[in-house]
Amino acid sequence: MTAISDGRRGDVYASDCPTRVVLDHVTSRWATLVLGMLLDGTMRFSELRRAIGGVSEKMLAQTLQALERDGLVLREVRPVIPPHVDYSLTELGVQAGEQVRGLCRWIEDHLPNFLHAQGVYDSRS
Amino acid sequence: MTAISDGRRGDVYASDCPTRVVLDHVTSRWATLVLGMLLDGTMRFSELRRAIGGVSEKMLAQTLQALERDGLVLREVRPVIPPHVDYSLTELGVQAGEQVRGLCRWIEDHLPNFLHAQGVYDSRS
DNA sequence: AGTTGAGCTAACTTTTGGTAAGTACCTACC
DNA sequence: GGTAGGTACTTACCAAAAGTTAGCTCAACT
Repeated sequence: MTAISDGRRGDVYASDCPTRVVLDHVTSRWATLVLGMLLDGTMRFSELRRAIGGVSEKMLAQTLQALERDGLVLREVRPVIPPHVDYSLTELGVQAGEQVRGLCRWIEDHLPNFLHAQGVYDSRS
Repeated sequence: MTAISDGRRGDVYASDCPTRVVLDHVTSRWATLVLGMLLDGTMRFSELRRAIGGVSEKMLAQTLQALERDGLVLREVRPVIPPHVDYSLTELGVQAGEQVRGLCRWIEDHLPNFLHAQGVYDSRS
């Protein structure tokens, strides 16, 4: 089949398939961390900002917008002053979050392996 | 604990933890596709290039080098003419590949959901 | 009155990614 | 025998994306 989005299944190996866009969003640097973090419950914008080391406000806002558009994150504004915005995962987002958190945990668990491999590689070149 | 790489576990939520580098490599646009593809067996450079729609030679080479350095991909050169280079997954690479392929498959299976969510979002803005 | 905090957005800079070409060697074709 | 094509890259260049900085509004706190 071709990579047409006719309501059937996608193919990430086809360059023109819309799954590529979603894959890029979900696997983007900050999205993996956001999805993993929101798995533990609803959070506010600045809570997320503090929890995820190194994100700028711009990138966090951008990431959250992309995830919201893809239907993974729910954004709820409380029209109070000062502004209060809650972010949580949708049903779809929970599924995505579990996958990426699994990956993150696996990487964390195998850090020594990576460090060792990098050392060996670098000493050869 | 801090994000020091003293041989223990990492923390992807700390900006200075070396797991961040590995996470970035594994979740980079082309690495997810390379890892998923090599799960089916050893492949040559240009086989990969043809199998993964849209990769440039530069990016494929760069991606493979990063994955090799992290100990996920094994590169074997056969000193013949014309050049012949085989790429395969290490034991570590197989584990990573299974995780990212799971993610890819999940995205492919839920494409209609994403397309629908995007449509709803765009019609509101 | 000045600072802080919330949640952004716009302007600007740096980094990354993509395109195109070059390299070295051999094979097959016309 | 000159040309085209295949293999596995590397290098130079440019556009697109990511990242940094500053600014914004409104209110509370000092």
